[in-house]
Amino acid sequence: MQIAPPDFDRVFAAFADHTRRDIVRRAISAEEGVLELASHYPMSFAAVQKHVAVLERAGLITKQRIGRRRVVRTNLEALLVARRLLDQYEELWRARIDRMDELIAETAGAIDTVETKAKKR
Amino acid sequence: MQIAPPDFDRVFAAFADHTRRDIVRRAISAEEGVLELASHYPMSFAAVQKHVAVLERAGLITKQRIGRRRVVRTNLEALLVARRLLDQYEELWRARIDRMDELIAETAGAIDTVETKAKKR
DNA sequence: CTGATATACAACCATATGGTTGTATCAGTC
DNA sequence: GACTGATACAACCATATGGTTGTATATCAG
Repeated sequence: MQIAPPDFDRVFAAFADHTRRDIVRRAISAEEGVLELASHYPMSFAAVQKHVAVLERAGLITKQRIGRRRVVRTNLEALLVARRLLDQYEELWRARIDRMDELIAETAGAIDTVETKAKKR
Repeated sequence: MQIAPPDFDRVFAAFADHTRRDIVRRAISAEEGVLELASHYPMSFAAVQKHVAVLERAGLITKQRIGRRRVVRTNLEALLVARRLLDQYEELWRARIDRMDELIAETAGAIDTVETKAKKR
């Protein structure tokens, strides 16, 4: 059994906004509540709060109650999940290059075996 | 001089859709035109074409004219640009952990030096 | 030139997104 | 209990997004 497939749509969508990326960055090291976070951006508190909510839904941050504040911290796991997907693409890329290299090696060994091309469309 | 800052908004937004991620994946290895790509998805050709356009604007894919087709291939560089950003977050994370470790080490060495806490809010 | 193939693009529609203001809740302080 | 600080949430608006259909352009085959 799986623990729910990572919701890439939400994660990447969350990253697709400058303000939200900055919140993620700050929330890695800082110990700020939503109001403190909001003070860094040229928009209303409510707007920032909505961004935080988006990040939370994407699993990229969590909030921890401390006194009357809710301290925002980023969730490394979610970051890694996104990174891993990009890594996979990169692997696919390398694999393709490798295959091409092989092909070239073969072809160099026996140039006439080529029955490639000619597949009319 | 820089070659234009990578547009993270566009790149991550482009990734925030299942169909587009799949197109990126296919376009790594396949040599498909837009119509061929479209055949894999349960939507109109025009819809797929729009997805391809989004990916193209984000720099994630390029199109190369071959005969009457436009073969879609993904652009490794753009993938790496996105991955690098996530890497940076990870580094920030590690740096923070390191700082915390240092702090703990110091504290363990001279427990009384602690004048931490107490910063009332 | 004609016709079929592959692509592009505009117009349109429904829903999502990013911002606003205003009101409600909830935890501490007096 | 009453007041203030920190957060949440609803309603609203403008614009963006993801889909549709329809029309236009460009390339290759006859």
